[in-house]
Amino acid sequence: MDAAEIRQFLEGSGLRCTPQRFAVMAFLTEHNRHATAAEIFEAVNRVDPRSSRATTYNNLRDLVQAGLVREVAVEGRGARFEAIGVPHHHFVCDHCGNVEDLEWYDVPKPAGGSLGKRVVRECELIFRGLCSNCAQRSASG
Amino acid sequence: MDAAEIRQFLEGSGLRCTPQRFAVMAFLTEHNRHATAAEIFEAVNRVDPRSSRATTYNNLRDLVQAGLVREVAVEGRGARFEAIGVPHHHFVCDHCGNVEDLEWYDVPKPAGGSLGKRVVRECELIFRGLCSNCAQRSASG
DNA sequence: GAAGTTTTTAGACTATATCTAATCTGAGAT
DNA sequence: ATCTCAGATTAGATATAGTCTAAAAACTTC
Ligand SMILES: [Mn+2]
Ligand SMILES: [Mn+2]
Ligand SMILES: [Zn+2]
Ligand SMILES: [Zn+2]
Repeated sequence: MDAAEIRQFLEGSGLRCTPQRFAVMAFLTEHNRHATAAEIFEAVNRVDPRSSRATTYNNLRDLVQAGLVREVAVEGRGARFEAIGVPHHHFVCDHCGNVEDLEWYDVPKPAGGSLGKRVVRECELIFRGLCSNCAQRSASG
Repeated sequence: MDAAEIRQFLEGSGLRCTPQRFAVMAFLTEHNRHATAAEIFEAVNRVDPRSSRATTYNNLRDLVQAGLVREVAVEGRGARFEAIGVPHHHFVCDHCGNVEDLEWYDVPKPAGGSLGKRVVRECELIFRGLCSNCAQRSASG
């Protein structure tokens, strides 16, 4: 995604394309690695213009509300964010904590009736275990 | 699960059955509601013996390591815990944040090859949307 | 370019979790 | 029964994550 597209995305969602907001969105589209707010704050502050911590949090909140960014549900201390792109599932490594993308495939919904009156908007599938690196290391260790 | 069973579970996992640790485990087995550490701390301190905050966190960590308790992956501030019982999936309400259990059913694994060298230990399926209460309220509102 | 709105900012504040070092407890050894 | 000592608990300090405030800056509209 290039700069013009990011600008269009933001303005199409009713958000001004400020340099700070653009920087957050650009970082998330360039680096698909489920970054924490702290990592994003640090990354956007390595380039001008700088962004305060509050603004980084504010912009992440705005981008999530606008549906351009998703907060990934993982246990642990800091929330993690990713730009919404193609649908996919997640793999979380027990050992190193890395969150990796898995190719999307359809997941069966719960059997009729067991949902009751609930209204489903989306589903998220998370696998846990050892990532490639950690699996190899523990096999050879 | 009664007191004797909890004691057996703890000792079978190499954990002493201290009053504080027992109280955490008993609360989680009695109340299946994905409690935060703060809620657990408060609950075990409504009955004797009392437990410090550090001990509540220590015991939750020990119980998770021993495989008797699971930290549920949800976005938001505080980690949530549940006693490991029968397998199930989760439903998280967009509006009120409640985490509810859904009946278990098998989820297809990723297609061969797309996992690479990763080793899968478990999978978790999370649905999001409106819970029964919030769905009714928003329909009639 | 004046007026009004949104955004940014530094730093205070709140919430959540971990660490530290002293003390206590209890199960096995004697 | 008493000793012993690893394991457990404690209060409080510290660390980390996130939110709030009030003032200034940036932008939009007139
Ligand atoms: Mn992802
Ligand atoms: Mn559950
Ligand atoms: Zn790993
Ligand atoms: Zn609800």
